[in-house]
Amino acid sequence: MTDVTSRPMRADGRRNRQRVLEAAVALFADDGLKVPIEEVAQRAGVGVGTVCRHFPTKDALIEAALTGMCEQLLEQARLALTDPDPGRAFATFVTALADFQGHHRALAEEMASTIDLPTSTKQLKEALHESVTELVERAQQAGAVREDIGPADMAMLFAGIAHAAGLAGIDPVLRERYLAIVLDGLRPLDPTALPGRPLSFEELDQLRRSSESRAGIG
Amino acid sequence: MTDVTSRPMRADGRRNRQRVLEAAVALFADDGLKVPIEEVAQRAGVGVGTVCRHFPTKDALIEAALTGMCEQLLEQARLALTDPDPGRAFATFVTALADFQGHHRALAEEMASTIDLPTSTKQLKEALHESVTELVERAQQAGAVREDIGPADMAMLFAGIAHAAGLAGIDPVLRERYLAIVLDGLRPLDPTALPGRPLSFEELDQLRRSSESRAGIG
DNA sequence: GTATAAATGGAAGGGTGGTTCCGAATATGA
DNA sequence: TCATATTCGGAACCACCCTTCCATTTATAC
Repeated sequence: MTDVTSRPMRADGRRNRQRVLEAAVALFADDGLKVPIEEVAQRAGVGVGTVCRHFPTKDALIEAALTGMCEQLLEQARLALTDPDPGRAFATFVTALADFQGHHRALAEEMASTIDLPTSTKQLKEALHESVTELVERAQQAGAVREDIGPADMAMLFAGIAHAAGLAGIDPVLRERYLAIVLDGLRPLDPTALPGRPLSFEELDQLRRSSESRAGIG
Repeated sequence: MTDVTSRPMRADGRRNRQRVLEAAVALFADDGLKVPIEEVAQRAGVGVGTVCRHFPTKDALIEAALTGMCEQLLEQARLALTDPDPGRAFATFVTALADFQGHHRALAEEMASTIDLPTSTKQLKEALHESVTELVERAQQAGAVREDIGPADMAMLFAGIAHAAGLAGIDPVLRERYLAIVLDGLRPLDPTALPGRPLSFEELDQLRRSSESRAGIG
């Protein structure tokens, strides 16, 4: 419950808060979440004290920065949902996600890790989760995505994509190929084209021995 | 060139070095590379001084721990190469890799990041790289893996797999499904089953507008 | 058993980076 | 313009952790 009686923030305070947030977003995007507060302050043209006044802890700053990104992401998910072709909607969103993450290392890191920021981002994430689930389920019903995956898989896949996007950095070619592989892998199963079943190393060893003895040694 | 004239390490020294290394491997596997040296020392039942005597820097300790893992991995790659079925060999190794990484967070972290440890692991990595390349190329020649990927893609894919394996942690079900998706995505392209082309958001917006106006508003 | 060199443990040193604090500067409302 | 509360800056503080150092202990050779 915010104190409604308190007067609005002073103009310079508001302005500086915004500058700090923008600096944080930019630096987090480029260098990840481990940039020192000092650097954020410097980029924003303020002192560390000012940063810590507006965001009392570093986590608070990170959360604020990520919230903005999640909002954009949610928007994109909802936009994608307006596509009448569910398969295409799904592919569009996943592509956008990868692209987005390629340019926002911080987001990639956060999605890719298991840290969950507490409190305020929570409902945002829930909304995002909901939209994504809908994208997936629609695509599955339309026969565009394999049936055997669920939300948990999507989370992991997205984390993987996030991570790969972060690794591929600016190189869109690699990122697109990774995406293509994952998207292809997500297509409905084609029972006529089964890949070789992986062997256990015991089986393989056995196989190797027999082929060696067949070849002879002398 | 090691100084051959120097007498062999004292027995207790050798023993402690080994204990430290084992402690490090175990802790890195469970908690990642950021565990404090202090903890490693404690687990090994020695003082920090002893750890730092055997591994003068933390990087040295990390490197020593990872080297062992890479050796195992290389062994698995070479073993897989003995499989006469190239597609299956590939799948076997990738599966083993994911499995391995699921139990070795440190390895996952290292492969998943861009840190490259200097010096001694280098040739090991080269050997590993060579074997993997061979696995991939053979599988491609056998028509079991799509043609449009190269070593750089494999590195990224493996990093993604590593990462996902780390996330999925102990849960083998999720890990296996992720793996299945990636492996399916790596199969040769089936031109008859193209997924919907992702749309740009401009295109999508246009589409949405037209469908809205078609539906009417009042 | 003794001498000697190696190994040990943990306290001290040093660097990094987040958080707190307060005198100085500044916006706001009268 | 003036009074006042808010905000600013950055030095000081603190916590964490890697590394170094040395007095003490212990293995090994004779």
